[in-house]
Amino acid sequence: MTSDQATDIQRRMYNFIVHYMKTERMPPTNREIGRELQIASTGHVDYHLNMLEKKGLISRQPKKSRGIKLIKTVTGIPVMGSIAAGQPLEISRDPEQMIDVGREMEHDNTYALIVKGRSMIEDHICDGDYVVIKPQDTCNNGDIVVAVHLQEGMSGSATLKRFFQEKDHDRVRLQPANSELEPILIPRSEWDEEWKVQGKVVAIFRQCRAA
Amino acid sequence: MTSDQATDIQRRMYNFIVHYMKTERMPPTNREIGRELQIASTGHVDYHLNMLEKKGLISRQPKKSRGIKLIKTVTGIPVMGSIAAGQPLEISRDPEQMIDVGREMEHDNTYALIVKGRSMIEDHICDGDYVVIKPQDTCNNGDIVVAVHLQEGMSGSATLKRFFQEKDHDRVRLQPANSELEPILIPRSEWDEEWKVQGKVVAIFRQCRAA
DNA sequence: ATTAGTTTTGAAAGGCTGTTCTATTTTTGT
DNA sequence: ACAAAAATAGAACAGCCTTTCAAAACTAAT
Repeated sequence: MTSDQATDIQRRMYNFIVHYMKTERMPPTNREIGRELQIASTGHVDYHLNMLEKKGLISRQPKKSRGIKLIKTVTGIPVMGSIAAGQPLEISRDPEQMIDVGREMEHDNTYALIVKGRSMIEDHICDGDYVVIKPQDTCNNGDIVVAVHLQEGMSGSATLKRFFQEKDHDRVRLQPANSELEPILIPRSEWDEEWKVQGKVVAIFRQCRAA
Repeated sequence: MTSDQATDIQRRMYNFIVHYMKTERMPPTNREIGRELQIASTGHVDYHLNMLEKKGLISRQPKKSRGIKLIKTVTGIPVMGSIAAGQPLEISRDPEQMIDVGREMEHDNTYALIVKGRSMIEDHICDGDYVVIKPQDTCNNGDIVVAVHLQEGMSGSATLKRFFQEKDHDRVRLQPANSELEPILIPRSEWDEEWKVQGKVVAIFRQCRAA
């Protein structure tokens, strides 16, 4: 039995526990779980909690009120893959890795990407750094953004660049922070059709590996 | 009534709640609090919890088991001040700011400092970055460390540098990551007497200000 | 259709928990 | 020394909570 084989109700139960713990900062009681999932019997909740424990998703502390602990870390934001200038963005649906970046940033669908290469090195974003992305359609001039190139038949490739709207040239410039690399210039007409802003970098996190 | 005027037992009670929540990931029950602080009566615990609520340190959810919430954020690590190459390190005893950097780093007495200036710019550590410091006496060659210069009558000034032990010259070199700045060279004999390593940088965190 | 396994209900037992009340002791300020 | 305020103990209550049990409903496979 693995965690994959969780019933629909068990998955909903687990999700509720995660959500409850995030908002309430304590685990829910069996009754609260039952109320949420419209389960009539507390024994029934107990039954599925035992299933979740057997499947390795939670651990239980017998006799203790709210005696539920999550096995996996669910704080922080998901690391959705890696990104490099020009190369496609790999996104995993169910990211196994999570990273804590402070509660203020845990809004909405904020996520993290691992930077590959030195394309943003002059902005002091290094290979291996985590960039925290806040999803949004629009951005200001000079923001570091994840820009997606929409291509027929493909899910689109993404790149990390600084965004500049050049009114005098009637185009958008996606500028890498590396003088060896060229900016991408997109005529205003093609923007919005072939490109869009996926999100904006709000923080950078670097772990120093042990020497 | 402010949080400053907390009795000794109330302070211990609050500290226990904080500690319990960190380790157990849920608030303690009144009885668990009483057991820890050797309070015989649950009514007595209730009394002091009300005091703590009145003093603005916690909030209580009536009738709910473990119905305690902390008002201040206590996750993450404390920001103990700021540091710049050559300039003294300001350390506040009771840091008001906290920063989340992931639970793996919340060990021991790990803390954060705010970097001032561009002395480590070539290592891509910028003005305003947070550096996460893990306290330790020793370090390896090439580690970025907080080095403290012990001075008579002063609490000592600290600086952020790369550490190199130069065996052939029989000295220690504290190297800034800025070619405009000179390294500090300390004869082996003076090291350990006038200098010590306070801790080592294990992570860097940068918040991108909104444009 | 039958059977085995799983899911759901209802009820009840017994321990835990927050709360309240009264009385007693200790501390504090005058 | 005295009075007021704060701290502590003990007991008791009602509601909450987990756990258990027996029985019923449902599902899937044969």
